[in-house]
Amino acid sequence: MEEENQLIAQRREKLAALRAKGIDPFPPISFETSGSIAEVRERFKEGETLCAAGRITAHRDMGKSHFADLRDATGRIQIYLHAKEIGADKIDIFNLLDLGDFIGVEGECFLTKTGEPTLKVKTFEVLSKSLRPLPEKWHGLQDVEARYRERYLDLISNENSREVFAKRITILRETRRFLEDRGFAEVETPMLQNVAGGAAAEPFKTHHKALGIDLFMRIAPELYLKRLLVGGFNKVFELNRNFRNEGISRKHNPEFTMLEIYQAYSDFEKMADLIEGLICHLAEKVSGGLTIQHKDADGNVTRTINLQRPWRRARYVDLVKEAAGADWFDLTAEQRRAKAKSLGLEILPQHADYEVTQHVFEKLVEEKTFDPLFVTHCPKELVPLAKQNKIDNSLVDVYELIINGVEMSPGYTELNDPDVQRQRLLEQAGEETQKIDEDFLRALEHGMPNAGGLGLGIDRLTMMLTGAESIRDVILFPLLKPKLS
RNA sequence: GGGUCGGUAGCUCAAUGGUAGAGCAGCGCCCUUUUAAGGCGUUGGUUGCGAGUUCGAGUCUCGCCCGACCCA
Repeated sequence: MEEENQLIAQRREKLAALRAKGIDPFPPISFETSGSIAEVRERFKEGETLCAAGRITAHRDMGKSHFADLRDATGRIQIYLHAKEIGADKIDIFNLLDLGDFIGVEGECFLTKTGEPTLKVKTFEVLSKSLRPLPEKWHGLQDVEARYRERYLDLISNENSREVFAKRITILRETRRFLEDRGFAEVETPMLQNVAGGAAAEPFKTHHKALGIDLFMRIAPELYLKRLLVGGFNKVFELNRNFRNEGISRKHNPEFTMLEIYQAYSDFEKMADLIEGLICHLAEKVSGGLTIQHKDADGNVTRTINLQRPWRRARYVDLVKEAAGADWFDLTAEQRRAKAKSLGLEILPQHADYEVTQHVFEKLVEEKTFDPLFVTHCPKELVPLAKQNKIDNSLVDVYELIINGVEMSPGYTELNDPDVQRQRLLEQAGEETQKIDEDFLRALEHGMPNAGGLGLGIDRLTMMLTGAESIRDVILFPLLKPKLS
């Protein structure tokens, strides 16, 4: 056991004192409440008796009168204790409690002279003792590292953090509701895969002992969802975790939540309609409207995102021309390099010509676009797994949805020609032919219906809807290096 | 991987190279409607870890750990 400080020692002394009085600090009982604390507040009516349970988060001792705050994730309610109501013995027990302890109370609703709804406690039960002190009541937990490592303390003491995660819960629930209402079936496909396909990313490697084989954590569910299209499921989605063994940043966590949707007989434009409808639905549910305001710590609006439909749709080449000049594609490759540098971009010798253009796109279009923008008809080099455009073979039929300065959702007219697919995967794999999912190609050879597909990064969407600046602020337990004393 | 910034009491934060402090929390006493309750008193420190410079290091130097932001 670690060395105890004074505060913990004092709490342990109270723990022992409770036991000496015959009180079990961790009793094996259930406590019947009148609902969550928010619900108790809703049902509050002077003279009524209600039961509530929660953590004691404040104590104002007036001598013979005690006021305390009882809190759960839904809210706070004041309780009032007096020996006249509950007896001196119960007051003695109450005096052995600390901020952070859980109790259940039964009390009569009354308003104090300042109008505060309060439960006048008739009886209470100790439900659980807390042995460590809570963060400070007024400033909460400010230390960024502590907020991630000890998220429970962040949730207890920071209202804003609770709100962000409540919104994330709403996003997940409403995404499922929206898609189920439209006839999509939620499916679960393997997270442990023999070949980590469906995206270009470094996978996590693991090992199955009994089978004696290496496996990979999935980087995308795509190739399995397409197998389901082959198998006759026409409208499916999966909403779950992907894992990528890459760097950590403000926009990247090694495990992140992705929605993928596939719809037979659809195409990228219909998928764009679908994602537009979904995100607007989520904004209504989470933010109460289609105008999203991001605010700083002082409450000043730092960014406003307008999700009013219809969302702009523009071709990749047109957006690049807007940013870099109408003659951009008439220049020679060398002239493009020079122009990109004159626009303040860092261009390295190893960048291919299409990468120079992509750099212009990322820095001058994507990072400056906050209202929704569907970028369509991208060059095929950028999106090797989508279907080529039937009029212009150098383009693919895809959209890339930009909101809040980041890629939020890609949508494809899915490639279903098994020979073309094989060729593309071979090109992508290069020497590493073990990266080709032969079982997937075999499935395609049985015939996959033409289809539209899309992905949606739930973490980035949550950032957009909550105004979070870092992906770590929308993931309950983001990955951090271990820190052991 | 590089750069910048940060790590001091349980929490939030101070501290020209010169005795490590405050507020909250805690502990004791007072107070029968308080609400960041109030009043009086008081405990609490491996200043992230380890070296070095110095009469003297939270502060300066070097290395390491963890985190934030920017860049690759």
